[in-house]
Amino acid sequence: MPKIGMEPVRRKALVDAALRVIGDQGTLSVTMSDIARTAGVSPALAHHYFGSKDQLLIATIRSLLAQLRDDAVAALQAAKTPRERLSALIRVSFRAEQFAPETIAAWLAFYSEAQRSEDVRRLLVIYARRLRSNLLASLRPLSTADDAERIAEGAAAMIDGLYIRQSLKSAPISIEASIALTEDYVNAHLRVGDGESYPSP
Amino acid sequence: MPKIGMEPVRRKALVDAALRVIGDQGTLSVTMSDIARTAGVSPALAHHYFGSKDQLLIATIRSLLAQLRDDAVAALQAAKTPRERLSALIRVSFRAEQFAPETIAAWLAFYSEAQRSEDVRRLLVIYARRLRSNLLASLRPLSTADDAERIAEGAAAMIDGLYIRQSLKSAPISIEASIALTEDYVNAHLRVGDGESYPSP
DNA sequence: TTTTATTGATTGATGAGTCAATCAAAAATA
DNA sequence: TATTTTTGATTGACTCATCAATCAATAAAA
Repeated sequence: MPKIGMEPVRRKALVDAALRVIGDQGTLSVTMSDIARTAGVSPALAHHYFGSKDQLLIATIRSLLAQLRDDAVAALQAAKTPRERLSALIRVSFRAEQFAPETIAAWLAFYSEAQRSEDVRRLLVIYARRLRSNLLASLRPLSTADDAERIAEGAAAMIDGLYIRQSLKSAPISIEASIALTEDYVNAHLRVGDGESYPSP
Repeated sequence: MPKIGMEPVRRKALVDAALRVIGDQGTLSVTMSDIARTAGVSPALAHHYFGSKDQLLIATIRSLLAQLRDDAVAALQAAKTPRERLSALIRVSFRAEQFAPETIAAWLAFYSEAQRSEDVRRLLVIYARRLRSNLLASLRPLSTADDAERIAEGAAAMIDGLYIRQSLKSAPISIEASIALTEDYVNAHLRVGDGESYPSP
């Protein structure tokens, strides 16, 4: 069995497994055994490569964040105008995989963990800041600086809120409806803030 | 010591203690010992009255929900017009105590638990439904049925989103700013939806 | 042979839940 | 009223299960 150069392979497998198990169980209180079993290795090996459960968890969040960032970068590059970039950001936030119940459950678990772990908190703050600054950059050419701040804040809140509401799975909103709600929000506020006048229909 | 009629007193003390400990530690993974100590009794007594940790947790969420409902009822009674009731609902959601870090941490923990426990999920769904239907009732006299649904959905999401964003404690938004953002949202949409025409300033 | 990969077995800590025993108020009885 | 019985309140001590972390041993490359 022991082939050389297994470390990166195993690390990735364990991180992916961790995300899956956390998503399935909806908590960070999963056992190293669960994760290792899902990754197809022994619990001891997980400790060997990550040192501790905490480290593995941190690596898992990092990986989720990195993926999100890459998605955003790709989406932003494809968009040309500020307004298009704005829509791209909204769409990325509601990507199908992000909307999967397991992904939402995992995010929720991370948010909860952030109340205890400074490391986790710091990582999530990075996500929040990035979303905010991305939105802001797209909004600034479209409105006053003040309005841009407000709209970015509101849009970010709405995105996170639609997200968390999915987690209860009662009257789940579709991806399209979520996008539409957020788009409506920015549209309405860009219109209102636009030179203090309301365009006629 | 043993006076008669201690049961309701102890139950309340334990539920209150549970909420405090959960809020402080930001997780439901608190020990019965922690809770019991905070309530000033032995862990065995907590089991005696609640049977299991789960039961105590359920009772705790129930208590939080009941308090929230009472607040909403009181606020709604004080408001006369639909528009006033709408603002009252928004204000209640951002009440100072609801905005306290420990309360937010507790809510987050409950949401996370809802991924695992059907009982907890059911309770949180009740909260979500209530907020939605309260918003809807206030919105219906103010717009078309379709718009009312949309705005209620959006406002609820924004409220929850502003809430969860507080939990990261980076760039915390003030209560007033949160209320203002939500009010702006409903204002903008009530305006736009109002007979398909945009009023001039 | 040295290094890397891998695991089974073990340990130590923690925490939920149980239980038998104690204590004191209240109710019943003398 | 005084004494006994009953019952609710309460806990210390214990059990049992779980889990993170460790380690010594094995196997296969290099």
